[in-house]
Amino acid sequence: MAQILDASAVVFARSGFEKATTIAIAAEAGISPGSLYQFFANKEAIAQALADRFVAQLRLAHQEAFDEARFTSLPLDGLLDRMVDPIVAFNIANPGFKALFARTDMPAGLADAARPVQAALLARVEAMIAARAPELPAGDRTRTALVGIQIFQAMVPLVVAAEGEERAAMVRELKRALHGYLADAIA
Amino acid sequence: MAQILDASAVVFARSGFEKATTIAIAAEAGISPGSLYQFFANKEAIAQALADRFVAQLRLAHQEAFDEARFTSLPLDGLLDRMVDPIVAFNIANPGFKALFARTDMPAGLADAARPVQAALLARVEAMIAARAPELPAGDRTRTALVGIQIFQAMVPLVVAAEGEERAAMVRELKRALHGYLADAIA
Amino acid sequence: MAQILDASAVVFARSGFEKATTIAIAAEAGISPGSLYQFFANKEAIAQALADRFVAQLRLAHQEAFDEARFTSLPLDGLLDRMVDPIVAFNIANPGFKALFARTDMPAGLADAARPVQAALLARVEAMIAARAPELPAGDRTRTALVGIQIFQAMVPLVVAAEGEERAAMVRELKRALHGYLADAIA
Amino acid sequence: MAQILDASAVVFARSGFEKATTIAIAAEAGISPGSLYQFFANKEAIAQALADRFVAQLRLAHQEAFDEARFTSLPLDGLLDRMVDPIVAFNIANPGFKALFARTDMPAGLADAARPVQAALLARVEAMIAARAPELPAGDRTRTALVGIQIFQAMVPLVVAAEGEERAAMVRELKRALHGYLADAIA
DNA sequence: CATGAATGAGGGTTCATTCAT
DNA sequence: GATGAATGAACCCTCATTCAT
Repeated sequence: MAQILDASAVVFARSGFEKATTIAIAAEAGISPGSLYQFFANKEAIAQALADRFVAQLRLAHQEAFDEARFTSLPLDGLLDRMVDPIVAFNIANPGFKALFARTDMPAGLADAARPVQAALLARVEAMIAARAPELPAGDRTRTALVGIQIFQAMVPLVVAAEGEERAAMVRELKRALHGYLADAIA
Repeated sequence: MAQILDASAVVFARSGFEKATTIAIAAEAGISPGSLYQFFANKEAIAQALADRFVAQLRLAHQEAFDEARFTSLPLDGLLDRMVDPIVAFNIANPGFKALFARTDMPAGLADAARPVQAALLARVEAMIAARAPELPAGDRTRTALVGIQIFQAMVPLVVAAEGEERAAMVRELKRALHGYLADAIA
Repeated sequence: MAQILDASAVVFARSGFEKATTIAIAAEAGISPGSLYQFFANKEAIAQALADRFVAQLRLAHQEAFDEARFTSLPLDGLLDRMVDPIVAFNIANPGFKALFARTDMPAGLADAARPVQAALLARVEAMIAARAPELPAGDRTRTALVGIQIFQAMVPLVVAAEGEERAAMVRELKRALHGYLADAIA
Repeated sequence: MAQILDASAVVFARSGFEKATTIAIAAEAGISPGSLYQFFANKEAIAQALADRFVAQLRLAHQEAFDEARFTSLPLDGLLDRMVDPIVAFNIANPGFKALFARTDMPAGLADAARPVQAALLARVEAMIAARAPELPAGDRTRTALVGIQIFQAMVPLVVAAEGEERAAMVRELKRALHGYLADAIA
C-alpha cells in the first residue's frame, strides 16, 4: 500500500529507522497497527519495500542523467549537473530516503534493503567512469565510484539541512568536491 | 570513570549507539548497571562523556598536525598528510569513535554530544583555511571547512572497513578527494 | 457448511485447537474469513459443530457394534472387537477427532463441544455394562463406563501414532487393557 | 526463583500452558512481568524449569515406591499401591503438574520439558516389569510400560476432579485397571 | 558507594472478529 | 451471500532506570 510507504517515509525521516515505531507509522498512515501486517511481514519489510520504491522512483528521476550517450560528449561539469541535480532534488523531495540510505551503520534489516539502491547507483557511476576513463583498471574504477558516491551521500544531509541560498551554495560545493576528486582520479 | 567510558566505546563500536544496552556496557566494564548511574545520568550522558574524552584524546593526537606555523609553510599535500593520517589512525584505534560520530542521522542525545568534537575540528580546519586563503570571506571559509570535514567523515567507514593494501588505497583516495576539493576551493 | 467443517478438521488436526487460526481454516476451506462467521458465531462454535458431526458420523460407524442384541450374546472379547475396532478406524481416518477430544485439559469452549460426544459414548457403554452386569448399582456402572472410555481415549494417540505392526500391537494392548479392567469390574 | 515456579504452576493449572500469560504468572508471583525474564528466558523456559522441579520432587515422593528390592517380593496389589498412591497424591497436591504433563498434544516448547519426566517414569516402570516378567522381550516390555503409564495419566484428571469418597473410588478403579492390564500382560 | 533485582512502559506482532463494499 | 481489509486488544518480551539492601 502506497499510503503505508508514504507514512513510513515520513516517520523514518522524522525518527530514523530504529526509533520509528509501527504504531507511529500506522497512525501516520491513518490505519491501525494490525493493518500494517496485512501488507508487510514486519517493520523490516516496510523498509525494504520503501527502499524498492525509492529505487524505482530514483531510476525514473535519474533516467535522463544517465543517458549513456552523453557520458563522453559532455564536459565533466555538465555531466555532474545532470547526475547530481536530480538526486539532490529527490533527496529534498523525499526526506525518508536519507533516513534509510545515508547512514554509515546499517542495522541488519536495512543493509539488505539498501544494497539494491547502492548497487544500482554504483553500476551507473562505474559505467560513467568506464566511458570517460576506459584505461582505468576495474578495481580502481570501482573504488573511484564508491568514493564518489560516498562523498555525495555525505553531502546530502548538509544540502538538505540548508535552505535557500545556503542550499544552493552547498550544492555548488558538492559539485566542486566531486569535480575535484573525479577530475584528478579519472585523468 | 575511565573504565566505563572504555567499556561504552567497545559496546558502541560493537552494537551502535541505539542497540547498545546499559547492561552490556556495565558488564563490559565489570560493574553493575546501577553503578553506571552513579557517574552518568543516563545513556546519553555516557555518550556525551565519551565524546568529550574523544575530543581531548584527538586534540593530543592531532596536536602536531595543527602546529599553525606549518599551515602556510607546507604544500597542501604535506599538510593533508599531517591532518589526515593521525585522525585515520585514531579512528582505526578507536572503533567506538566512528560509531558515535560518523553518522548522518544523529539521535537527539548524540547530536549534542557530537557538537564539541565537530566544533573543535571545525575550528582547526577553519584556522588552516584562513591561513592559506586569508582573503576568503568567513562564510565561505566555514562552509569549506564543513564540507572538508564531511568528506573526511564519510570516508572513515570506507577506510576502516578496508584492510591492508586496500585500506592504504582508500586513504590515498581520501587525500585525493580532499586535495581536489580544497585546491579548488581555496585557490 | 460441510466444507468448513472438513477444513477445520484438517486444521485442528494439523495445529491443535488453540493454535488453529480462523484464517487458516478459511483458507483450507477455500473461502474468506468473513464467510466463516456467516455460518458459525466464533471459533468455538466451529469446534462445537465439528464435534456434533463427529458424533453423528461416529454413531453411524459404530451402529452395528452397538446392536444391543449382542450385548449379552457375545463373549467380552468379541464385544470389545466390535466396539473398539470401528472407533480406532474412525480415529485413524479422522485425525481432527483426536485433536478435539483426546485431551485431558479442555479449554472452556471445547469442554462444551466435547460433552455430547462423551455423553453419547457414555450412554452406549453404560447400556452395554447394564446388559452384562444388571446387578451393578447405577453409580458404579457410570463410573466403570467413564473409566473404560478414559482408558480408550488415552490409548488413541498411542495407536494413531504407531504404524503397521506396532499399531496392531497397540490395538491388542488396548483391548487387553479394556478386557482386564472390564472383566474385573463387571464380574 | 521458587516463587515464580509456584506461581506458574498455579497459572498453568488454572489456564493451561498456552492460555497462561506471563502477566498472569507475574501477578500471581507478586512481581512485574519484566522480572520473570531475569530468571527465565521465556515462557517456555519457565515450563521447562517447572518440569525439572516436578521431576525432582516426584523422584523424592516416589523414591520408596521404587525400592527395587520390593519389585518381586510384593504381590501386584501391594506394588500398585506403592506406585500409584504417591503419584496420585502428588498430582492432587500439584495441580500444575497435570497441566504440563497429562496432555496428548504437546506444544513444541513443552515436549522437550515433558520428555525427562516421561523418560524417568518409563524407566522405573520398565524396571519393575523386567523384575516381574524377566522373560518378556524388551519391545513388549517397553510397550507394556508405555500403556500402563498412559492409562495412569488418563485417569489422573478423573481422580483429581473427583472429591471425597468419589475420588477414593476413582483411585480404586485406577488400580483395578492397572491390575487388570498388568496381570494379563505380565503373566 | 556498589549492587543487581525489580520495575513498567512500550516495542513488535498476532489473530478472532467485524463491516463496508 | 461473500469478501477481505481493517480493527484493536492482548500477547510476549526488552531495557533504561531505580532503590532497598
